[in-house]
Amino acid sequence: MPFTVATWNINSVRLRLPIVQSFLQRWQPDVLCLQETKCPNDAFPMAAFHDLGYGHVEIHGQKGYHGVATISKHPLEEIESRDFCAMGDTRHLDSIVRTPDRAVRIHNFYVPAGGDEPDPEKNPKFRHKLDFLDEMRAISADPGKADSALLVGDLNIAPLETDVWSHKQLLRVVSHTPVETETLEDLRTAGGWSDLMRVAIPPEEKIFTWWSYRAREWDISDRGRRLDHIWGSPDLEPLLSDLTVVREARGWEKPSDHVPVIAGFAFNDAG
DNA sequence: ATGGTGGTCATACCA
Repeated sequence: MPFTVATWNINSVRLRLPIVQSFLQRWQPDVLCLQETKCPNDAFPMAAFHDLGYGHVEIHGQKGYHGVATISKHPLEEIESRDFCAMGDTRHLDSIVRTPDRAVRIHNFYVPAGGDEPDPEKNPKFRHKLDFLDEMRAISADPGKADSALLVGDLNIAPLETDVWSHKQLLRVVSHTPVETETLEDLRTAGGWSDLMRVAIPPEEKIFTWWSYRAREWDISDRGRRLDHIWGSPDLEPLLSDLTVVREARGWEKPSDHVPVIAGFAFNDAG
């Protein structure tokens, strides 16, 4: 049995609890990292996760916006969250997952979307996104007391040409502008992170994890972007055994605009 | 150039 980690921007964990439950029943990941829970901590549907065998749930939420949660079958240790840009936003949760075979540090991230206008002079939200990325440079692939490290979540940037439906048409659209894609790739490589989705699926192949609510017939027009990511410390590259984008989730009842991404690792085979 | 759809919390704001 591989060790599996899923990441999913759920866009309200309370509204979408039914599809989260069926996802967990069907896929049974060891760890599920949620973003945009939009749920204060005292209103989080904790019991629903305990009932499904996820006894270790760490939440970092606020009223109305943002919010991240790390939901695990295995114990979570050294729980921390960082306040990026001193905004008080709940966008990061760091913990160590202790599996029988290996301890893995997991950074769960929800990077600011950045608004519509890709000019930091005119648009404070875009300025904030760039500042947030600058602070993300402090998060390296060093696992600390753990054996390995992962960084997962909604990074709100599609770095490669094949991470969007049309590179040319999105060059001036927030999420795919050169300043964002170059900054993200630079901080990823400088931090020692490996883009595990692209280790599993060659860069020539298009991958999307998000389709706008505003586009009708999302499946037929397929104007998606890869905004959700799974990065790992280099030691995890040879252990990566599976990478699944659960595209069908975009068609579920009352869907999120993002779909889950799941990575599997062969920890047992390593010894 | 514009508006298209959703979520939160009750009005605009955010994605």
